[in-house]
Amino acid sequence: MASTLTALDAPQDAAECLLDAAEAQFSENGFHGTTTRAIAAGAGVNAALLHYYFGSKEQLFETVVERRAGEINGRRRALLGELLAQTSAPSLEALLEAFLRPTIEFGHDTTRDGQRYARLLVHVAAGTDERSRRLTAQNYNGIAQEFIALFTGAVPGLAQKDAVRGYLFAVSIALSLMGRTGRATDLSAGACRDDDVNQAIEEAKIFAAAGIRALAARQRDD
Amino acid sequence: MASTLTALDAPQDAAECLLDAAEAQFSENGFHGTTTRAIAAGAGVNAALLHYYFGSKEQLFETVVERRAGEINGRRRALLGELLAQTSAPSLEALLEAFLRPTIEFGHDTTRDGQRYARLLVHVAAGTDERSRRLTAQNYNGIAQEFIALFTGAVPGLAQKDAVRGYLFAVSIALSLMGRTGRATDLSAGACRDDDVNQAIEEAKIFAAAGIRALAARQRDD
DNA sequence: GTCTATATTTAGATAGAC
DNA sequence: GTCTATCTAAATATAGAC
Repeated sequence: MASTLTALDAPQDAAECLLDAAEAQFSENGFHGTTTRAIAAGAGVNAALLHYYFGSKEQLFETVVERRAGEINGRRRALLGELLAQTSAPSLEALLEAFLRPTIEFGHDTTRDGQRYARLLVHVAAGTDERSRRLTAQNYNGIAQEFIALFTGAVPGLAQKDAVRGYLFAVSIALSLMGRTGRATDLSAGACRDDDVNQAIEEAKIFAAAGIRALAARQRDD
Repeated sequence: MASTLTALDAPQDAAECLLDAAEAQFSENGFHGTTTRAIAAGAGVNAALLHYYFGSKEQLFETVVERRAGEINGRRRALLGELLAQTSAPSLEALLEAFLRPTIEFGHDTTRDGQRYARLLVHVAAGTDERSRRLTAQNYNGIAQEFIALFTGAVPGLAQKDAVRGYLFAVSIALSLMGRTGRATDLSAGACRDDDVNQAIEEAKIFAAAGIRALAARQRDD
């Protein structure tokens, strides 16, 4: 259960084991569906250590979310930096690539258990409860504003409100791919694979870029 | 708390009160975050009656989901019937209208508490746990196949797998609007309102139609 | 059909030894 | 830092009177 996402392959201490086990449990059953005892058992440590290190189940949950959000947004900003080093006026497709790839790729990362956090992120980003909304705002509103501003620069005539709408639609598309529930495969009798990450990213980019451009085109007509 | 969505304004019996209260509670906190006592209290009935009428919390949850799914899909099929009575070859936009309006409108229906079920549907349709996937398949795979087939008929060159992908992307967009978390308003400093249902439906239609057509266009290039 | 009372289990959290 | 033991509260569910 070593997590090579945050650390080297050094032996994990109890706190790190708890974080990884918590991520696995929370991603399957959500906050309320997960028990602190199950987390401790999954981590192979004593149940009392959870409170020793994190104080409460609530704080553990928030720590799990923040750990991976920092990583995903770090990758996004790294890709964005490379892009802006090449051109000062990146295309919408290139921006969507930098935005979508880290999350969708994360969800398809089997060797490093990225799938676990991907599903947790679906819980948080799609959730409508107070905690989900707060954590989404805290961890993702900053990166959202950065990309929304770049969208408006990349698409002539794209109004601020349409950039926001398009951004949120793009997020929801990414979330639907990250969950990997197998529904696409079911509905297409196997033709639409859930496990081809490059195919998924490509289709999300094509769909979202066309959608955002269409919102801008309508705006110009008003 | 009368529900005029399923019945007339007749006085509700205990079972119906429980269904309505359960819908409200489940939509806020999900399955595990909701207690049977809170449901009974919200319904104003004795806690033992929940088990008398529904057997278990699990069966109550499934009944709540099925009740509204039948209603939403009924509206979709009614709109679809009107559409197909007018033309044998409806446009993609007209199909998306028939598909999206019932759900998104439901989420914006304040007077009839549709918002409650809208959020519950977000839980179920966006959830990755076993129960969510099973209930989604049971209640929505039928209507999904109907619309996917119509999409392929409406867009020349749209492959089956791209129709499935486009359908699921459209669903995820609708879900993001149904939740009404206020994030669009936050990110746009008020410019992008969360409460204008016709605006939301229009933007979802424009975005999804352009996205699906773009998938078809790429398919032809392969 | 509706109630009270309660059985049974399990939850999150803590005290205190080591 | 880690353990055992346990507190306190709350959960789902049921038995049985009315």
